[in-house]
Amino acid sequence: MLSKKTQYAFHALIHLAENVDKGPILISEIAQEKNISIKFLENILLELKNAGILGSKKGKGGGYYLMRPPKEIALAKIIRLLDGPIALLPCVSLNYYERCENCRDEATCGLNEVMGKVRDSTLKILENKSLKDILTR
Amino acid sequence: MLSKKTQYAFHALIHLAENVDKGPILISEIAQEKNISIKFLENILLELKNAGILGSKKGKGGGYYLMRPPKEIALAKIIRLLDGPIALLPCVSLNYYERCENCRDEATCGLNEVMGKVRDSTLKILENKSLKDILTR
DNA sequence: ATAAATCCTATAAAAAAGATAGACTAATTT
DNA sequence: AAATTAGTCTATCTTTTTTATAGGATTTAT
Repeated sequence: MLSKKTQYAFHALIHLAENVDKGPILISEIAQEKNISIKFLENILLELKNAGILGSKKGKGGGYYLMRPPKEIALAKIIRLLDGPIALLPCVSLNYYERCENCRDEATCGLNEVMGKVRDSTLKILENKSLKDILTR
Repeated sequence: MLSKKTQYAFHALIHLAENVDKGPILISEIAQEKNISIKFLENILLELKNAGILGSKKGKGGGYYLMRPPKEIALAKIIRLLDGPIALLPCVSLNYYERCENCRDEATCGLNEVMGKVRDSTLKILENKSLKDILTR
């Protein structure tokens, strides 16, 4: 399961995407609208900003905004940033690979093979679906 | 990511499946073979037993064994038993559903829709692949 | 009886997740 | 220039989950 952090990030990004025309959006507005602890959300938005996904403006009229059009922000990127690996096992992770310590040889391990397929089918969706694809219909 | 518990369970089940002809297998043998803490593994095997996946025999000549042929044990079942939900969000989980508290309406939530697709593609593999499919090639 | 093995429950230690606090910086308004 | 607004940064705290261990109870074979 995705952590609350990642779930909140998605909902916040959705709100930002649905209000791109309104300039910078307040943290407090997102928190209220999406029912998220404001202080926790603060940290999340900051992390998204430091990763280049969001921009911000201080002072009156300030807030957060998307740095790119929603269509260009892949869901996989958000998950990896806040939650880490998408794969079910370290030994099949593309971005956070770790050797398996319980099997003799990954090349002949059937678990490795199947979990690799799960990873592929998941990534096929998450790499190709963007923020634009998860907006309210 | 799958928890260590679930990862260990898979490796233990693989060992049991690869030695079905040898009668009951000792916890200690599995632990040594797969490099798993024996006491931790004990708990895991017990849980698999209580779920009806494994059988056991006490005393000399005892140990654990599979209750069904490897082909009939779906990977999804093991994961759900030890790790809980397979879905990435509670609101798209078939077995552990919980209402989303951050969106207005799941029926129009785009995140819900996409994550439902991820769940489907993952389950298509994990429900149809069995213990037999993850044995060493 | 004895030894071998699982059964069971409790607890502890470590790590991760979730949440909060408060002082600081920057931009805007008056 | 002062006051206000809003994000920045870092630290800490609490709770939950994960991982692991301990030890006595029970069952079975010899």
